[in-house]
Amino acid sequence: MMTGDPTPLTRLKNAPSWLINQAAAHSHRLLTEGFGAADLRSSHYRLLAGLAEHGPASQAELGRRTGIDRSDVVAALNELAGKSLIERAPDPADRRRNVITLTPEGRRRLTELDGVLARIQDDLVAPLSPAEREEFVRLLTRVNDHHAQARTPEPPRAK
Amino acid sequence: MMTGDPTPLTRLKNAPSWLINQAAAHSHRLLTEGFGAADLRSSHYRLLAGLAEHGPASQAELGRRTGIDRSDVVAALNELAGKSLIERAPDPADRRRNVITLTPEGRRRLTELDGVLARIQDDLVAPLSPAEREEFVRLLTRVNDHHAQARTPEPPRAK
DNA sequence: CCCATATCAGGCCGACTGATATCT
DNA sequence: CAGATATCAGTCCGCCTGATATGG
Repeated sequence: MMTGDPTPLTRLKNAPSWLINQAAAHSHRLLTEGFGAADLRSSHYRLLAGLAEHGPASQAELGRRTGIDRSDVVAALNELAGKSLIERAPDPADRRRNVITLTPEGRRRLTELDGVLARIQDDLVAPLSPAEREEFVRLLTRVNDHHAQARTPEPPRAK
Repeated sequence: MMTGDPTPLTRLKNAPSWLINQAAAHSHRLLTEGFGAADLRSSHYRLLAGLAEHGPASQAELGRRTGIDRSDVVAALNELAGKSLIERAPDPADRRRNVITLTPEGRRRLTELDGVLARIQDDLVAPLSPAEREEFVRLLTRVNDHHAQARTPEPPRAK
């Protein structure tokens, strides 16, 4: 049970790790509420967006595009298929694969969700001026790139 | 199973919610590794810090200080007690309570962990200049305060 | 009686791992 | 045979709820 809002711990109140985590919690709440109102979750949005942006794909490929774990992709796609937002069809060229395609309804739905997401972003950084929002994004990007790179020593050289 | 590092999704790559979440993931990894090397987790650190900064307390109070759920406080304190970093004693003045106290060993350990945390922060914002780090903290704080406040309409007026 | 406290049991979510079975 | 792929089963963590027992 939550207690309201925590922690005037002086050791933490200016620690980036703590602040980022708090921000992530707020962000997560906004995403859950926002997409929840559309009876979906943000991972569904990412999958739909991945399909829209790079075309039909296998489930594995889709997981890579969206950073969603292969195990979780299965379940999320089941849900999306249940809502007729995507279609799964065996790949005639490679029968191991399911090729996932966005349905027209899925594409329509994605457009709605783009709006939902935009509103969430606005809400999230509401207290920042436009210039500050840019700076915020810039700083976050730099931090993330640093660690992403640190975690990917040698990309396996071509495909 | 992770796939490396994801998502050149153009819809997301500049979305604060996404960037914050990525940053939180990196942060979480650093915290887990850092405190893991000391055979603890960051919640243990928060509990120890809460005790050091505001003195002995009941478990409920400690949960409030640190933003850790009351259910999880119990388990974490069990672990800390197992390592003799804290002591639980029934409060003679109020027998519902356990008063939690930092042991000398706990206090010593906390000092070590302060160092661990400092190194983690440094690592986390490594790519930012000192001025940028300040700005980063400032922006995060502003965002967090905004949402924390939005979530706490009326503090219950005195105690 | 009402409230706070401590605890237990457990749900839910997101991130993840390992083991298969199937196909190229 | 060595892959990649799709799926299932299941772990772990953090965050949370509800119920209960006890005491103020």
